[in-house]
Amino acid sequence: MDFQAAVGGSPCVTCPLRAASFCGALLKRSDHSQRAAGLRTQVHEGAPAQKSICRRGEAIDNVYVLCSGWAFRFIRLPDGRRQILSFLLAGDLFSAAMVFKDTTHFSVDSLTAIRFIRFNRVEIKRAAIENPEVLDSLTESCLTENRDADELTTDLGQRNAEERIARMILNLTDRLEQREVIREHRYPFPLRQQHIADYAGLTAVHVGRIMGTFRKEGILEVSENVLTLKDRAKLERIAA
Amino acid sequence: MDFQAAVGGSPCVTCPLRAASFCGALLKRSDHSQRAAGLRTQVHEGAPAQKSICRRGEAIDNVYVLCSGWAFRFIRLPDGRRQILSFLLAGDLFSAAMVFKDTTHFSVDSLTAIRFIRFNRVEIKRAAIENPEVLDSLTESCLTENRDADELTTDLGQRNAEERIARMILNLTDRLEQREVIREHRYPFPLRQQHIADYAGLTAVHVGRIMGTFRKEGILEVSENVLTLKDRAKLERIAA
DNA sequence: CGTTTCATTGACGTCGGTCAAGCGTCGTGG
DNA sequence: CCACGACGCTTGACCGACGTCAATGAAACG
Repeated sequence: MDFQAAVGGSPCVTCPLRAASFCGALLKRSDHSQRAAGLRTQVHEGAPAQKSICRRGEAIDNVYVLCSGWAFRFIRLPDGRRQILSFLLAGDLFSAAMVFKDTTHFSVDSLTAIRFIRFNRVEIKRAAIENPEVLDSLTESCLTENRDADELTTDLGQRNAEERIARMILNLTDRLEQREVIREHRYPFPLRQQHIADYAGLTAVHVGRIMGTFRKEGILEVSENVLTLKDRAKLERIAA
Repeated sequence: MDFQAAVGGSPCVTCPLRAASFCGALLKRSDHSQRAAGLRTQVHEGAPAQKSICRRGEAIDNVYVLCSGWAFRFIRLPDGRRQILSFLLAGDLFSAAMVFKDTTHFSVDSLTAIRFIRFNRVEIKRAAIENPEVLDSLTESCLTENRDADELTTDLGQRNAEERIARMILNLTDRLEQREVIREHRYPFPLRQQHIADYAGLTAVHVGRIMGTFRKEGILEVSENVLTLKDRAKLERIAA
């Protein structure tokens, strides 16, 4: 296991931060302007797949931004049930809440092997106060999180299994398109059916059934951790 | 209909803003310090029950704070389904999103007759930048909204009908307790079963059944728009 | 090569939805 | 004063979407 050696403490060379997110304002800057903004203590790190990155209620004084790989935010209930709140892709700030509070109401696990940056919370906070551009992108993040959460709430409260899964896949597809990782309607898809189930409020078995019908109807296919979207129009019609 | 005359343009005399919310920092100030913060154009208004206060996607340059009565935030789907995202009580900022964007992703309807204040968005925004106390309470609101949305998501995704309704009622009870409007475990409860249903992702009929079992088990009772909480411990056990 | 993980499928069970009837409480108007 | 309809709550019969349990097989892995 020389994973730690491979992705351990070495700096992140190519952060694929093309997304117009929090990082747009913060990380596309040169090292010089980052330092000018008072962001001296970035720490670049890596983690293997299926690892807990941070846990609900634990005090941390870092703000996390994902550089590569997939992760997800979730809440676990005492009896083991798990609600996945969002999937995190390269360039995503884990949550704007991390900038303003030292504990979070959610946990984050890696899905694939990931690389991420930790900023010092206090420094980011100061940078936000001193630099309107940073504050803007931060409030933007926060508002987007709010809107996304309200939309997921609506999906879970009002839509059936087909609609929820269709919308989840379209959501991921759109976000990956912005990151330019889609080739020929195919993209890496590391989710197990259990992840989809925990996001959509279903069981893995039922997710399997729905994915089966999608496959039979020539809408999409998942194999070898790659999703092929064959008929986006039909999927959009289902998502309504 | 002299409603307009009764609650029309006259200023709000007793804003019951004891909640530690956005208003804590903003509205408990004296008129003088509000003016000092640049908040010249507050408009106090009223609306009868069941009225649309603002609509998804419409441009508005005001920030709304509820002074009295009940309202709710919701998203309506094209086919008429409605997801209620939150209930608004006296002292609540409709949403922090209103401060930073001129359109919202949700609509707001009054539930009872209400009174509310409109602030000028640009002025609030400026006040937030100039006054750290205001900015703090604003980010606090935003984070609370985020956490509440994630918790509702978890309720809808992972919990059954009984649990959802129990948690909704406990949530409302706690918030009304902070506002000191509860007397002898009784408080005004203007919700129809359809509202509860649209919040909890259920049908009104099924909500009626659950409320029936709660009544038969001596947990709570609703009549004449008043809720009587008879056995909070039992309700908490159901909410798990 | 055993072991584990995951997707698939079938049989069956249940939670919550649908449809519909009955009933009490309003508010309105004759 | 009563008649009327609108509205909301309750209840029952029935149905369907989704969950549960279990078996099978393919792929991943040490």
